[in-house]
Amino acid sequence: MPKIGMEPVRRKALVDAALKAIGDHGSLDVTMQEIARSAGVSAALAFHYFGSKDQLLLATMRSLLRQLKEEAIAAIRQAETPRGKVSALIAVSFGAEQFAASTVAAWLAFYVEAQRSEETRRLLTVYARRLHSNLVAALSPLCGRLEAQHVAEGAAALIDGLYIRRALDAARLDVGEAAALVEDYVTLKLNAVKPETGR
Amino acid sequence: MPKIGMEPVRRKALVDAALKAIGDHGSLDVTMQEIARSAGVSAALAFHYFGSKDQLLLATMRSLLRQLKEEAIAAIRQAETPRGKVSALIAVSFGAEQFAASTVAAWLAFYVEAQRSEETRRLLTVYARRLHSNLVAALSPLCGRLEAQHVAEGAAALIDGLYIRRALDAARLDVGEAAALVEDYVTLKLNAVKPETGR
DNA sequence: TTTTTTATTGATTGATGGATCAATCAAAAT
DNA sequence: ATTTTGATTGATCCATCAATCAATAAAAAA
Repeated sequence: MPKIGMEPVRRKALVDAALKAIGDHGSLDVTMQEIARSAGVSAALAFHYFGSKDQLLLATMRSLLRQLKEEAIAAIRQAETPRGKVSALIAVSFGAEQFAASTVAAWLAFYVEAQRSEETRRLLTVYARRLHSNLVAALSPLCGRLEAQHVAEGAAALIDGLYIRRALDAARLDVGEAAALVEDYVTLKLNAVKPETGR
Repeated sequence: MPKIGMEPVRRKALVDAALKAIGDHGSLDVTMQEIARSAGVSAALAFHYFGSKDQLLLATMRSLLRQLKEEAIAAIRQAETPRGKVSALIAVSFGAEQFAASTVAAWLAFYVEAQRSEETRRLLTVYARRLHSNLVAALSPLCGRLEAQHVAEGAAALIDGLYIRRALDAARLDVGEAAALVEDYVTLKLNAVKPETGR
């Protein structure tokens, strides 16, 4: 059985399995046993490749962030107008995968972990900053840099808040509804400054 | 030592100690040992009065919710105008105690627990519904019931989102700034419907 | 062919922590 | 004075789980 070049394959399988387990449980209270089993290998192999549970969890988080980053880049590229870029960023946050109940639950669990783990906190901060600067970049041409900072702040908070509500009761919060709420906020703020630039 | 009528005293001490421990750790990963020690009793006594760790944690949550409820009631009573009531509700959410880093961390931890514990989820849902209905009640005279529902939805999400940002980096998010952001949202929404009713 | 390297796991360890229990002590009731 | 009840804890049990390790097997290199 032992074929060569298994490392990247196993790493990916383990990271994916970890994400699934975390999503299912809705917390980081998952055993290496469960993760490894789900990836089709022994727990010992997970330790062999990642060294510790913490490292596997961090790798899982990085994977989630990388995916989000790539989606954001693609979304921005496709949009033509600044206003379109803003909508694209919002759409990514509420995309099918990102807004899936299990993904949202995983995010929440990582936020709690951030209270304890320096590196987790750092990664989450990076994500927050990226979303913010992406929003500001798209908003600035519409209302000036200063106002863009404020609108971005509000939009980001709104997105995070809707994630929480999603985590609490996935059934009651519609995806489209959530996205519309943020869109409405942005439109409203833009109209307040430059009435002709809005929707 | 064994004086009679200790039960309520111990219960309160344990609940307070649990809240403190959870806030300090930023998660529910606290031992009964630590909680009991902080309350000045043995771990065995904590089990004697609460039966299990889960029950102690639920009692802790109920305590937090009761406090929030009372603050909200008092705030609404003191305010004269509907608009004032809305502001009062927002102010409560960002009150010194509620918005303290450790309290926010505890809330976050409970949200994660809600993925696993039915009763925790129920309690959080009750809280969410109460905030919502309080907001709607205050907003309805200003913009009609239907619009009030929407504004309340947005305001609640905004509050939750600002809590998360607070949890991630308590230093960078000012309390006044957070409250102002929500106020601004409400004012903006009200102006959009009935321009003469706003700030 | 022999040696080395990579892949892999079962078995084991060590620590942690929730939960139980028997025993103690003092106040209150009889 | 004796019994009962509430308060309290140290010691202990038991399950879980992260982490380690020695052993095995096959591919690749020498």
